[in-house]
Amino acid sequence: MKLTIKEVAQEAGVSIATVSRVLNGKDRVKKTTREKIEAAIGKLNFKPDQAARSMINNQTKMIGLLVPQLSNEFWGLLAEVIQEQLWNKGYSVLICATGTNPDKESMFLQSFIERRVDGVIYGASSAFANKNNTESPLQLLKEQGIPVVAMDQVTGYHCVVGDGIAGSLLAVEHLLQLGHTRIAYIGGWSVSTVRELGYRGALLEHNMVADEALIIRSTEDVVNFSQYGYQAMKQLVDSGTAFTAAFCANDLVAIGAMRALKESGLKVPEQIAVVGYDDINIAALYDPALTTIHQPIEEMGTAAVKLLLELLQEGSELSMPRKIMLQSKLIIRESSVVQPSIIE
Amino acid sequence: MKLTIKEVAQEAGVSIATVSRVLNGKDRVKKTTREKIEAAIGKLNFKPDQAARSMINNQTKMIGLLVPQLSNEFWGLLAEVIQEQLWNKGYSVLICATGTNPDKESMFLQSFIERRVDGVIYGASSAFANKNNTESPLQLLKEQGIPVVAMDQVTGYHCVVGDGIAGSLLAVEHLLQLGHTRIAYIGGWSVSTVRELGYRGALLEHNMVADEALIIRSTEDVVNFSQYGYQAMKQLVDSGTAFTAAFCANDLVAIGAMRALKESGLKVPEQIAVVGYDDINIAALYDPALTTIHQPIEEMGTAAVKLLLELLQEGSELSMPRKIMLQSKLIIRESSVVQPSIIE
DNA sequence: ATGAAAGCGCTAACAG
DNA sequence: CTGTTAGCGCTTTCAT
Repeated sequence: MKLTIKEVAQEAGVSIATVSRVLNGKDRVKKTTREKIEAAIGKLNFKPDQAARSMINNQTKMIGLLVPQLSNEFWGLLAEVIQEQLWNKGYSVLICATGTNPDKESMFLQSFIERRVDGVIYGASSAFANKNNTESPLQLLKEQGIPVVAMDQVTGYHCVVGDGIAGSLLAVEHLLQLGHTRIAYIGGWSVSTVRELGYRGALLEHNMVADEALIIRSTEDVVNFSQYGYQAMKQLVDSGTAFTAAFCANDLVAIGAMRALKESGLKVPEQIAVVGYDDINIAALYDPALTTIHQPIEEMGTAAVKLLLELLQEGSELSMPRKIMLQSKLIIRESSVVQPSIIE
Repeated sequence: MKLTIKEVAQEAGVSIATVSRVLNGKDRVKKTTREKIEAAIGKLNFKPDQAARSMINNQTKMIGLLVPQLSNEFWGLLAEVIQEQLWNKGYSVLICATGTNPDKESMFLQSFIERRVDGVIYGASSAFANKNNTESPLQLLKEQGIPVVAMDQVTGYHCVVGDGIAGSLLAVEHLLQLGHTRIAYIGGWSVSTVRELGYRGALLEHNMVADEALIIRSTEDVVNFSQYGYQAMKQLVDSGTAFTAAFCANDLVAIGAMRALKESGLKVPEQIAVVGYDDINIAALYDPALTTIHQPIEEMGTAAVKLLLELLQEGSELSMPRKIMLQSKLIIRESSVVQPSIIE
């Protein structure tokens, strides 16, 4: 037997409109009536159907969240933060993991439209979004007037990003200070381009030019970062090119790279200094603990939610795409600096 | 301007009923009419409103997924698998992370009810669910006739679980085979009880009785596992109790513990062998690579989805709670076995 | 094969 | 203050 506002009305001996009123608390209702109704609601354990509501309000109070993966700590944490924040504002979150598959991404976005989500937070691979901008599925959302906040630079859309250039600058500057001159870079997929630029920039500032032999990049989207880091480092070591430090586009890549270094008998940081990016949990836990650039993931999630909520407020007036850039900071740990041995 | 079936009907010069027919593809429609309508749909880029549909079909094609965290690789991967599988069956997934907070858990479940989800996969801390069974928010779902599949043993509910006893048995048996007799256990929150039982069982089978001084357990729910493992191991080492091996309730705990061991100048595996549980990605990447019990996370997700889908098929006939138990296997890596040195 | 019309559960005027 | 009623966008009889 399905429970509707009707049964509640009957139970309380009033009309459905009055029940609706106490449900929404907007109109005033006589105290005794209200109590009667509240009692009935409690007794029957009634919960109003959101779907019916949204047909009228023209808002579903649902937000779509697209991420490449959930099994990746970075995205997992970001999703967690975003979900929590949105929840606090009365929104439910539809979460989809694309695995950086453009087709899936497209389908998920379609379903967001069918579900009439009020807004979308787009954390997917911007590679796709940027490449064929006109055909980008994000375009669809725009047409429907659904606000979008991207978690990476996407031309023409609001976004929240970490300052990748500045962050990478910090990382490479740190290695430079340490006296390294032969610094490798491992990265290469779309999202990391900006980090590579930071790397190159830091070298330039020191009047050095990047040795292309020290730069390993993947043209394809990478899913298994640690594996990629492992292979890239193997390749680098095998190539025989001399280097004393490596800056990796993210922590997982760095960990894979360190694994490869170990197998090659190279000691971190004594022989090769390694710096990662993101500062995921495992970075501090790894042995050696990883020097990395801390991305303020919580703040990024918070900022994205805040921005989206503002967009929702403003209605569909299409404002100039806003870009919120958050600063990152260098966290120096064991993988880059030779410590005076504590034990021994 | 909102796009509805009405606009499509107008564009195609037919009634809304006919449009609905081609949308659902159930009733037959004359070929030429269908094509006309499909053209109109394509031209206007129309997507039917799911909310309106669900009011009639009495199913939302949405599933609620509750997990303690998303930033934890285990749950992140599980959520990823579940989301993907459900998606393939035409379901959208509402994901919520509870942070093992019972109040939040309760609220999320409430909202699942309001959203009229067709089913729920419950991956939260069963501590709460089991404790006050009568007041368990899961009870609410049951009343509403919403099928639930739990990702851990919850009395009275269908569930999919890894065989924690057998898995732990494997782990401790492995250490025993290696000749260890003083084996510590670090775990203790609700979900890990079963693992502790496996630990005790393995000892019993060898006519050994667990030394309670070697068992570290947290009575509270643990959120930051690696930190917990770190502190627990510190405590154990500081206590001065002799031991040569440690079995940890999960990989993150094991990693925290190894970190503590290192700081105490104890070498893994030479002085202390360590075994974890779950086989999350980082286990193979860590240095030393962690010996652990592999949980078939993908299979668990798949099984949960399959079970839920069956429940959905069967309708609300309340069947005997089914329990699907998946086997785990031992993965031997560097943290338990002293390797003949490769390098040097 | 197609159209008209009756709802699904709820909210929001509009009356009283 | 509260009841009546007209939809929201869609599916589904029931006619035609």
